[in-house]
Parts: sequence; structure tokens; C-alpha cells
Amino acid sequence: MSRQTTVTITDVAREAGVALGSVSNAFNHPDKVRPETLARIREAADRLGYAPNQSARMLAGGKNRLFGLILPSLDHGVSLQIANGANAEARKHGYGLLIATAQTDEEIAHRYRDYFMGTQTAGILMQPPAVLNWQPPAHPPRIPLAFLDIQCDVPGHFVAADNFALGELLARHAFKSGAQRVAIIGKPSLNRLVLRVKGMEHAFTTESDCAFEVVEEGAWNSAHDGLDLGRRLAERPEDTRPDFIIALTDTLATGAISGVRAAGLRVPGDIRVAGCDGNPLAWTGPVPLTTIAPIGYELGRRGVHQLIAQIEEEPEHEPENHQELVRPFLLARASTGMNRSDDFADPDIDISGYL
Amino acid sequence: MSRQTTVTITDVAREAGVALGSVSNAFNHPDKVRPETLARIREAADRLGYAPNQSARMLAGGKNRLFGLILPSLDHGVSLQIANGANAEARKHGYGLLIATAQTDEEIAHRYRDYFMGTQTAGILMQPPAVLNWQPPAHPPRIPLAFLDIQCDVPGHFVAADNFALGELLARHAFKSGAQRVAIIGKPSLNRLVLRVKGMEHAFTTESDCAFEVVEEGAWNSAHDGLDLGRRLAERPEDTRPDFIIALTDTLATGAISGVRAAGLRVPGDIRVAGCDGNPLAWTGPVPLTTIAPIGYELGRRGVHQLIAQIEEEPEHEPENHQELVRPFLLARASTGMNRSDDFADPDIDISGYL
DNA sequence: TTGAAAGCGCTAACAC
DNA sequence: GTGTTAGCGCTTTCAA
Repeated sequence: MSRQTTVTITDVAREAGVALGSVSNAFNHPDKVRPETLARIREAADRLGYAPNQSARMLAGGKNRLFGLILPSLDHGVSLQIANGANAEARKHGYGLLIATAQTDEEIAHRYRDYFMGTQTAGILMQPPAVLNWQPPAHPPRIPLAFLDIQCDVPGHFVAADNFALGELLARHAFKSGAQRVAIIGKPSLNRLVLRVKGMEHAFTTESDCAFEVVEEGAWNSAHDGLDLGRRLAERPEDTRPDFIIALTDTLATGAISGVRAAGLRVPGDIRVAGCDGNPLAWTGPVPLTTIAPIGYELGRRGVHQLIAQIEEEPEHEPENHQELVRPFLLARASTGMNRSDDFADPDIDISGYL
Repeated sequence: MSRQTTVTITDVAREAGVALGSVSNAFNHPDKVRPETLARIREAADRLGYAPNQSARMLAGGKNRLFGLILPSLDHGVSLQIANGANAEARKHGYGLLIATAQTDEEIAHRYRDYFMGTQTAGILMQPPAVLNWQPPAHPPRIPLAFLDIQCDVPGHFVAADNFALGELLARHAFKSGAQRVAIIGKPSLNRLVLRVKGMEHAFTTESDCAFEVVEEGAWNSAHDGLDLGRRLAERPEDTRPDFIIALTDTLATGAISGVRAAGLRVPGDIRVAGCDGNPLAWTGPVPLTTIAPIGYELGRRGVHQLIAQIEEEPEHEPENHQELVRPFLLARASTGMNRSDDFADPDIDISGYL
């Protein structure tokens, strides 16, 4: 038996000896079917291996308790955290989550977006690719939509870390831990990096008399460039050498630590080093890195909230800007001397807890 | 304008002043439409913000160049690798990939499976949850289906690391590096762990006269239990103390290294330690860990191959068992003394390359 | 409670 | 090439 390609609702109805409509009710409004009939229908469905054709369901007007999440990749720390946060929160509210990765290819991202829209997904979450001055599509979306990990002031829904506050936080950590000369390294080639730098500059100039410089060099996400920068800074004569390095990303920071040590200096003994983006993937170096607590999970959670809010609220007459900012927290560890660097695997850097 | 809920193909046809069928052709068989008409249609579609209703498309008989991937979670090293491998391979063959995580909940996994089947997904890939004696569902699938990270001999398609060979590989590494007394630690509570142990036992007994014992204690994936075991083994009197520890998982191994060091012994100086499952998430300890090269990416790739093969081949009359085994490779690093443990962030443990 | 019938938006086959 | 039409499988009225 069952060498047939497709089992339809009609087959189940025939098998159970009831009308088609009753089978539909059995699945969608079980309370409207007499229990005994319901049992017979379920049993018939099982025997036949019936799985409803979702396309037909949706077409006929069903709602889909499913969100779509479009990520540029799945190997970057934040994306993974977003996926897990969004998944947990969606589940909590009775929704499922489908994740797609677009490999930073706009064309592919569009295709997934159209697919999700075209299958009556309840909402779409999207982390835009890491490009400077990214802008959301002009067309107002036809279904709930929110963008993650991006600060933006055009109409739409956006969730991101408060990168300005994040910059301030790290700057304060630097001068409170006694830094005299701070070097901020990394090219601010993304809006969020620019905001971090602004936050740092603001805190340094208004709250301290600590000297600082911005070394705008190297790719924003290259451990190799970090190593190079770290070494060069460490090799400066002692009177111009920074005693604290803030790297705009953790990857850069990890590289910088290696660079400083390659130049024969100690971290945090001679130079303290901090990262900026709570990226557990970069936490594999010999010194546990001070950085921001990973925030992606929270971004994912809040994104789902935004979606649910859009579903429940009246649609807006005038599209407005909804920017939600998540407050960052510092993770003070050995690389800035705020925590012992012991011999054991530091439980703080069991990264699996952060993914 | 466009305050309308849905834009249909009819709207586009009217807007472009052509018949409905031409719009359909414009999207699905552009070559069947006069270029000038095509341009007019595309422009109208754009202006209206038209996105085809995928449900209707599928219902009407379209094929979906999309695979579904169901994972127990996204925080375990292998799952992430699978996702990336499957994604890359799918893309290469012109398919998309939708990823869902079931949180080890069979019920939810079923729901995603039914969803994928019900949306005419071209095929489904599934990594079963980590339970002993897992078995695939009895119903022969109606669409291409393959299971990843599992060795199984019932009818169906399965892809996994060759865990027996993996065990042999590690055992050989141990006795070739001069081990006299080996302790294998971890409870073999999953089929794949059992196979690893069998492989080790086989290699030890047939190829060496090295003494070995299996310490079946602790959860299979707990760094804490690893620490405990490592410490206890290190605290044994020198004549019964192992000089080589093979942990059944990397998480256990990382813990064990800390345990050995906590007991005042050195790794690899006094005791060498190796892991077993190429899980980059566990590579955060102070000593780079010898283990198997991460294999998940390859599992994902091969899984997609299996799916494509099923799509292209004739359906089988008699369902057969197709078990594909991926050959494991050793990643020899400092924890077994096969590689220098230098001061810098070891490029080998830049885990992002393995995810 | 149940059964019959009207579409949902689209594709493909057909006639023009 | 272009336009017309018959379903795809299901949900949801509406009568019975």
C-alpha cells in the first residue's frame, strides 16, 4: 500500500468514512467534531501517513505560526546568538522559526524574503549584511518585519545594541582601571563601529583627562591585522606606548593580544587589551578577553517581540521609526587585569553558554 | 496607493495591460514572452510591490528548490558545522536551505518535518537528537530524506563519521606517541560513543601491548565531570597513573586537562590528553587540544548529495539501507605533545574556520 | 454535528 | 506569442 505519491484530505475522509469537511475540522477545530469521529479520523490519517499540504492550507486562508529569520551567515558570533535568542522567544510564544543564511548576497536575501512573504509567514527578522550605510528596502512591508543588529532612523522596526553607550562603557573601564594613554584600534567601517568610537571619544573627553588616539587601520574583523597593530603599538618607545588598547572588535583584540606578546610585552601587565563586541568565536586566545557581554541572544528575543507587537497592534497609518536599543554590559576579565587569569579553563570562557 | 493587503498576479496583469497567463510566464518562462512585454510586466510588478504567493505556486504544481534541515540545536559544534556545510552545498547546486531547530523535542521535530513535507520542499535533512538507540520513523518518506550524524542499518539514508575508525585513529595516536597506560574516559551513552570505544579497544588489543582501561563515568558532554575525572586520574600513585587520557568528547577532554593541571601535573608533560569529536566550542582551554578534525561540515555536504541523488534517481522498489561513512582525520596539537604550544593565539584554534 | 460548494492565487495546457 | 480555463488541496461558510 501507500505506493501513491500523495495522500490528500479526501483519501482520509474516504478511509474514515466521513465527509471531507469533518477531516478538516478534526485537524483545525477538534472541538467541533464528535470525539469518536475524531478518533476514527486520526487513526485513518495515521494509517495513510497523511500530512496536510501546507501550501493548500495557507492558500485557503490559514495562518502560519512561523517566523522567518534571514542572516548573512551562521559563523559569526552575533548571528548565532540571534538565531538562538529568536528561536527561544518564538517557541515561548508558540511560534516556530525558520532560519536562512544569505551569505551577504542581497539577491539571495531577497529571495528568502519573498519566499517567507509568499508563504504567509507570520513575520520576518533580518540581520542586514555588514556594509556601511545599509538602508532598508523602500517598500513598506506587507507582513511584520524587523531588522536586527542595526541602528537606523528611517521608518521601520530596528533592534540593536546601543553602540554609543557601549563605547562609553569601555572608555570608562579604561580610565577607571588607571589607563593613561589609550589606543583605539580598527577601521570604523560600519555604522556601529563609528558609534562606538563616538561613545569612547565622548566619555574620554568629558569624563577624563586620559589621552587617547584612534588608529584607523586594518580590516574590522581580522585577527591578523590585530596582531600587526598590537605588535607595532607595543614596539613604540615607552613614553608614547599606549598602556591600554581598545579594539573595535573581539577578533581584532585577540590578534592584538598576540601582537603585544610577540613584541615581548605582557597582557595585562604592560598593556591592557579590551574587545568590543562580545564575540565568543574570538575568545580562543591565551588570555581571557575583557569585552562586552554577548548581546545577540537578546537581539533575537527583542526582534521576536517586535514582530509579535506588530501582529497584535493596529497597523500604523503613518510608518514610523521604531528603534530599540539594548543596553550593553561589560565582561571584565583577565586581559584588562580585572580578573585572575588562572591555569584552568576559565568557566567564563566556556563559550557554549553564549551561543 | 498600495494600502491593499495583497497584490495578486491579476493586479499585475491589469496594471501591465496583459493577460494573467503572460504574467505567470514572465516569471517562470521569460523566454516565452516578448521582451518588450516582459519589461512592461516586470515594471508593473515592481511598481505594485508584487511578490508571488508561494503557496499558490506550489499548489499549482511548482517545484521548490529548497531543502529543509532539522537540527536538535544550534549551539552544539556539529550542528553548526552541518548547517554551514549543507548550506554551501545546497547553494552550489542552486538550492536554498531552511534551518529549523527542535530543541531535542521530538514533537517539534515532527512538526517541522510535516511542514517541510507539506510545502513541497525538495528534501529534508535531519540530525536526530542525541539519544541512545535512536531509530528513524517507520513510514517510508514521501520526499527525499537523509539523516546526519548517525550510524544506522535499517532502510534509509544515513551519513556519519566512521566512529569505529575514529576510535582506532586515536588509539594509534596514543600508542605511537609512546603511551604505556591509557585511560579512556566518559560514559558511552550514545551509539557513536560506543563505536569509538570499540574502535579503540580493537586497535589497542590487535596492534599494541599498551595497557588501557575504560572509565565509564560522568556525563558524556560535561566539562565539569571531565575536570573531576582528570584530577582523580592525575592523583593516582605514579605506577597506576595513566600517561595518556582519551576523552570520548572534546568537552570532557578540556575539563580533563584542567583537572590534571589542578592536580599539579603538566599536559602534555606528565599526561597527554586527547579529545574525540572535533568540537570547536570546547577549544577554549589553555592547551590546544588534540582531537579529530571537525567533521560536521562534511556531513552537511554529503547529506545534500544524498538528497540530490534521491531526487535524480529512480525511486527504489525495495527500500534499502544507505549508510555513508566519512573518514575522520586527526588534528594533532599540543595536548598530546605533537605540536608546540606557543604563546600566541594558535591559528589552529581560530575556531571560526571550523564552524 | 455533518456534508456540499465556493474560492484562495497560481501554473500549465490549450486554443487563439 | 497571447489569452482562457481547469484544477492543485484545503478552509470556511452555509444548509441540512
